[in-house]
Amino acid sequence: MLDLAYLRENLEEARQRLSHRGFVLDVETFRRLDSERKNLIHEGERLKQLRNTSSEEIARLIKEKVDVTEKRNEMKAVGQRIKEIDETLGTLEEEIYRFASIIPNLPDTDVPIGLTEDQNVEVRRFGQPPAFDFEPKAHWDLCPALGILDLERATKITGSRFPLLAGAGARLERALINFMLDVHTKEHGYSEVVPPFMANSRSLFGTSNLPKFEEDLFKVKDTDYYLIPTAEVPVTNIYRDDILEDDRLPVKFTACTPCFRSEAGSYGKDVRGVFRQHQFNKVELVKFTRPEDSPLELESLVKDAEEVLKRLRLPYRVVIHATGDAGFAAAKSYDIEVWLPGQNAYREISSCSNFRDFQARRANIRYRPSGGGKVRLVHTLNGSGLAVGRTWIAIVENYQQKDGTVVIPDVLRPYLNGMTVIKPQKVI
RNA sequence: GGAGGAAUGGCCGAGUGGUUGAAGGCGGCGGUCUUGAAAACCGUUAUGCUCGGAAGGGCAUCGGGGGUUCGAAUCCCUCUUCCUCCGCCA
Repeated sequence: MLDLAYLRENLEEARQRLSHRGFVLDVETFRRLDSERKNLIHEGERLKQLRNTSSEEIARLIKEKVDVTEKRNEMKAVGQRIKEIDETLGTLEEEIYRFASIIPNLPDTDVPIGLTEDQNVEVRRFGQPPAFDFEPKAHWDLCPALGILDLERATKITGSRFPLLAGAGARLERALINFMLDVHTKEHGYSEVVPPFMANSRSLFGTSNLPKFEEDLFKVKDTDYYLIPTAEVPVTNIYRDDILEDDRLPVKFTACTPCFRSEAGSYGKDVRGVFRQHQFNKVELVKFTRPEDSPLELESLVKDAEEVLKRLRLPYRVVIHATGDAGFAAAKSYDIEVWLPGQNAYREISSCSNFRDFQARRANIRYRPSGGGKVRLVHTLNGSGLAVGRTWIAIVENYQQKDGTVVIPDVLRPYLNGMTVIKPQKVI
């Protein structure tokens, strides 16, 4: 959420910057709500001051044994009026909060301006797409023959877009998780957590998945619980309503969790294989930083995620989101796109964002600057490091052989008991 | 699931209707002392909103919400969380 004080004083600038991402800020409504609010506050505070001074006076008069009946009745009416004003004000502030909570974050000034993903800008590339002396297959053709993926049975168990990995496929998934977590915890300084896989609406509001994106979530019936769409939600909310000590910053967490997304509105997109699923595993990186540190922390976060792909020797590129393609809460974000031979394209495998104080304000996450300054909002950042299911696809497709087997990348072999190649197998 | 108890500032902890935004302690910050440090001593130290150019005012906040009252940290109702005991399950 944006700072309402900033909005009040820089309404035109905010309107302008938000227009770069295709958001039309209703300046008139905001001005009207804001001035109504001010009027009510002034009137209410005037009456409360009257009530406070009169109460003191009544206490004094009682001591002096003076009759206060009239004064009391007078104040009773004032009290009634205060109650009415407070109720109206409460309703109005809710309205303002609702209004503000669906305004997206301001894009950073160094983000390329553009409304569509065509205007995203590639910033760097690693590796070359592998040259095959045969026609490489997509994973949905390759994997059933290997017996490591069974989508028909997954659909039977649940429905479409759920994964069922088997044998070496299942072990590859687990190896990837352990490999990624080891890199981030042992080498990149992240602490590992295992958070709840369901979160309440307050938490989802904090990361701004609610109220605007409820249709993307699975909700547990008759509860206030949602299946998490990413570990970002529970991990960011670890510090909701907390005040962190300065010397603890930056705090860096990593967590592997299943992610559940309803993918409403994506029908007809990526329908084959396991690229877009209702459930997938993801290793997430989350940082809480001082405001002045967040731009550089975003750069290092992206590098931390890239390192996983480098070690797996998977070709990728890094793309910066244009203003209009960045997520609702992001001020700036990079995607990492891995090369998928089966699609002959670079596809998203990680998204890394700086939210600045946008989530921190919603979730009320603050820190106390050393040297005794005022409590300030932290900046939050996060990124995938990486989406495990998509990494799984990338390995299978990039490391496939002419005979349909898949070579295991060197760095993963210790995690697979020395396995070097995935051969056809039947475990289901 | 049943029965009790508790929730106060960054932390600990007083406080049962009228200068209590809140004693005291710890911690933090500034200072005195010291070659330096520690100790000791002195001072200072919440957040949000609002008025103001500023100085400085005002309002709200003692887990959340509601109620009683001229007036609530304090009384009542309710919700949440935590603790103890019993039961159940792993």
